[in-house]
Amino acid sequence: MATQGTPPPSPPRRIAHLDMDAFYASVELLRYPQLRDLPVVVGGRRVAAPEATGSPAQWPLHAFARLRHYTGRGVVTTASYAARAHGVGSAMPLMQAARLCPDAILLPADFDEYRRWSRAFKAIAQEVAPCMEDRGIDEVYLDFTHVPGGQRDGGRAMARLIQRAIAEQTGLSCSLGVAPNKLLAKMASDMQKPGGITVLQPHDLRTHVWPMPCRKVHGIGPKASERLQQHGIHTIGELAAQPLPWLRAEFGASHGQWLHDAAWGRDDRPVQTHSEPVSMSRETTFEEDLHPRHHKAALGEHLDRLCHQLALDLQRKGYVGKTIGIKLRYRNFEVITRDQTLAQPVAAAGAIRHAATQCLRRADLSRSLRLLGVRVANLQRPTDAAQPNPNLALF
DNA sequence: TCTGGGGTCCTTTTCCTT
DNA sequence: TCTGAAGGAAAAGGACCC
Repeated sequence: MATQGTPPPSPPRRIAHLDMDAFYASVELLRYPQLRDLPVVVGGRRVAAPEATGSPAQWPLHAFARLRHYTGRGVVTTASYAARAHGVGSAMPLMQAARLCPDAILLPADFDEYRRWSRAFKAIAQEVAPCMEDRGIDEVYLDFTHVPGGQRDGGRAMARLIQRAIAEQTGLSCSLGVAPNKLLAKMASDMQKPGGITVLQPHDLRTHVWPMPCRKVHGIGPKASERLQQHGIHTIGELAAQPLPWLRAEFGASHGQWLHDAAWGRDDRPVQTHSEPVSMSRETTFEEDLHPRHHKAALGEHLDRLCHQLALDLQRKGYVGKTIGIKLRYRNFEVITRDQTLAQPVAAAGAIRHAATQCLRRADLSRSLRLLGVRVANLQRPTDAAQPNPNLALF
């Protein structure tokens, strides 16, 4: 029956952001229960293997490598909360972390294992709230809006349900934020870590969001934060107080508008349940810097290996790509990229290497390199692609 | 003091064509 | 043949995220 009145009001959006707590380190603590409550740092490349045999869970503490013995390059991937108490944090150089907490246990990252646990916690969350957006290995957005019970207590009841299910079925801890949109949900999930649930309502903006530093906004990084501070803008509230025309003039129309919207908690992006990859890449930092002229063979081997890995990645995931690129990081950390778009998409290691070599010819090869990377972009499904070029298929 | 690897997205610059 | 404008695509760089 047609009604003459207004349609029934749609329920308020309840968007949740779920963030696993110290994900990699927590997975390692489940594998090695004897490390519980000890400072554990995940990272580094060639960590000495534990000098023990038998079931890893039975290894004595002394069998694990200590951070103080680490000598290579690299940064901390994740630190357990016990390690964070010593000031160790993600992205910190391992040598610096070693000074802060020399006795920390150092474990190599095992991404295959983390991906297994990642799939597990996502499946549990999705069973409760099917509308899920994958945001990387340790976080997701969920849309509770139309899930039965999703509106109860502002979304808190459903968040608690998911948090408890993940804890019971995996032993892992997570934090959730529920808000009217993704921007606020993301901020909310970070407010009470670890193990917290934070529900933000529109009227909480002034009291809970505006006092926070601008850097807490997802999308305001160190550079934007620094620029804002130069204008005396330190908190999200101070950002919200800036006139829109000034922001647009100062930061560009698009970015200025976005800063203004973000400060006012406005964000209407939907929870995206599907996405296609844009590019795939492989890169490696050398143990010691390599000079293109003096270490030609070694660089060639690195390039070969990267191209082969990339070809395997593409084939495993079922993609071909038209644009091939390289990335070089020089000793002074300067980064350059060169890329080339081919007539036909490719996925074979030989074809990637051929194009990458062409790109290398256009780069400055008179200086020592710290890192070499290879990238394939412009990805397509092979069925979408034009008929493969038989000449390229030979590689 | 030393700074990883895998991504996305945006802006600016360069190059090509008309 | 030269020149410049305009527009689009590709290339390059940079900020940001996990």
